[in-house]
Amino acid sequence: MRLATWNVNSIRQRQGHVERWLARVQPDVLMLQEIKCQTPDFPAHAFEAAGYRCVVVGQKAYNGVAALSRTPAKTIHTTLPGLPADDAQARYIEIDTAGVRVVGIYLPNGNSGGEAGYAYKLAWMGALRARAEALLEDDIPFVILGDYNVAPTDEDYAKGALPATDALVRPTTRASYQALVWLGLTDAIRALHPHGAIYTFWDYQSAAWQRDSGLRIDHALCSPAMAERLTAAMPDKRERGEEQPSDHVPVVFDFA
DNA sequence: ATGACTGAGCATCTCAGA
Repeated sequence: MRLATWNVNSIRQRQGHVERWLARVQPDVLMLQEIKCQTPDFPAHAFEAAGYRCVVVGQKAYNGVAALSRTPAKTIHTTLPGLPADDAQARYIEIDTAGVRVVGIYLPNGNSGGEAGYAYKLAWMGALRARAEALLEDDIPFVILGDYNVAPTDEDYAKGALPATDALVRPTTRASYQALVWLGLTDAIRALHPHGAIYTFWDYQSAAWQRDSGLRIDHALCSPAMAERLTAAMPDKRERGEEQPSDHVPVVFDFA
């Protein structure tokens, strides 16, 4: 089983990239983030023609997530349980396919909107942890993958790529991420590649790609049963060198 | 010393991204 995640930074700008990538890499499930369109504007027909079912959680201009699946999928949630009922940000999708719960997330960045914006990030992380706890209690095999907007350790971003005060690396952010991992989840990349610079994002500015000034912020956290099945995990850096790329690359995870 | 990115949207600037 091959799962993947990709923050595409507008699906309308990246539809062709995604179509070509699906044909080349053939994932069973691809979780998309930052589709930046309303649900009816998502080019579902193009992906369906390639053999993928689409579950889309869109909103105007910002955010937006989608799940593309080759196997039949049941939609479990389109909002993160535990958030206020009036929360309107499209950042969460949970499907069940081939006996696995696959959760796609676009975790808030936390750098905009002042302290309230950062508080929203922390509240979101708290709700995600509660959701993971519930899935563990029900003994459901799952993988939570997506754009976490967290660089977990200093090894996970290039020197100078971010200030130490950035919401992606603040100690409180990292503590919350660790609290999630310490429920008993496995960071797929670090399980198979414990050390070294492995990035999933390079800023458009300051020639970050050319200088390899990147961040590792797109992750897959696996439940114990899925961690046992994990055989491969790697970002697909090739996509960052394409014409008009997203600032994130796809990250691919294989399970026996 | 200078200039230095991308996308969406009631748009020629602002907000957000990270």
